[in-house]
Amino acid sequence: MKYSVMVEYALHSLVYLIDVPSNESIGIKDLSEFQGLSETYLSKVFGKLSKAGIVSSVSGVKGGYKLAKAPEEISFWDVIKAVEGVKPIFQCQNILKNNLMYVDKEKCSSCTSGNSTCTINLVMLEAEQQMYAFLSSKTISWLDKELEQVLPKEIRVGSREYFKRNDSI
Amino acid sequence: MKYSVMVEYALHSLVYLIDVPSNESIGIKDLSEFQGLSETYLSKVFGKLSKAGIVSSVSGVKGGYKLAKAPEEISFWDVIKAVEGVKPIFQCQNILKNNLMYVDKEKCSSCTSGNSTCTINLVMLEAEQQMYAFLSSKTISWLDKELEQVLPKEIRVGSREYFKRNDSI
DNA sequence: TTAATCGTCGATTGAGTTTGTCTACGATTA
DNA sequence: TAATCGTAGACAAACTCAATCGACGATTAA
Repeated sequence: MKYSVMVEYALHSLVYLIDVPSNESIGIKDLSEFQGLSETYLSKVFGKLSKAGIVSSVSGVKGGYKLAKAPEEISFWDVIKAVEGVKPIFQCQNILKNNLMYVDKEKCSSCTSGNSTCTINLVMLEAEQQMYAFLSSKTISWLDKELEQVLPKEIRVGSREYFKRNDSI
Repeated sequence: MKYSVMVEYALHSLVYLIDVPSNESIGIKDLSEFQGLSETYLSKVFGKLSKAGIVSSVSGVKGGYKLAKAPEEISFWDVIKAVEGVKPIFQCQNILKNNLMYVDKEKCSSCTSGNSTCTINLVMLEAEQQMYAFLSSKTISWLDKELEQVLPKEIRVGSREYFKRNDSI
């Protein structure tokens, strides 16, 4: 029961994309180098973010990624969904398939009564949604503002400086 | 991001332990046979439940398990905690350890500002707790009452009958 | 007292997933 | 035309999960 590191990579990387103007982008190489991550692996993460419409890519030399939506429209949950997929947290495997008493029903007794699904399963799903609701309420732009307050100014300025491309050379 | 089947096995099995009088118990063999589960694996699950003080064991012939607490005092979350351990859902691996700008700090810039921990991490932890809060509010006795309403009577009666040991022979 | 039953523990194995690398490819720019 | 960049897929190593096996100690029935 753990989120993959992809989620971490994605969330951290997106922070650096927030201020990027729509006519610019940041390359995977810079992003991975700055954070000390595997370049090829991070590129896979961004492939998923791109497919999900969270970032858009610019190919070719000086290409890279930028946000495809306003930061207010990207929630933590969106990112997780994009990167991890949408498999439910708990899935009753119908363990009682072989239940001695109810073989013929091919379903576990506590998992199906009429049309309703497993009570245990329902509880888990509801719990899951409590988490999702919260994660959907936190957006990237919220994160940006939060970091602005919490982090020393020079750190944020510094990272912005790092990703600024010297188009003039 | 998924709970292990152990959680499912545990939750389902505990249902059958609810009505067991304190001077009786149900053996792993019966429990696994009835549900069509691996006996040895289920015994591991109960080992964990036992260590966590959720069930207590009776060893020797005609031994088995019974609830160690009142069903009102056993929540879904207690069971999950017992079976899965208490590892956090998301753990910032300090990916920016090698961060170009802040190598000397040995911590990721967005992960530590003063004494506070990573903002991203905090969000994930809070999300996690939303789920836990819900799961802590659902107890085994609640599940019992719920199943009483939702399941056909003969199913519950039948399973109780199955686990009733004929001490008289 | 002996044999069968039952919980406990640890080692091991196999499957599946996660993390990560490598390579080839197409688009873009200088 | 060559270097840079995203894209895609094959592949490999590491790790986790599910499950099995065997040895052990406790208990009960014969």
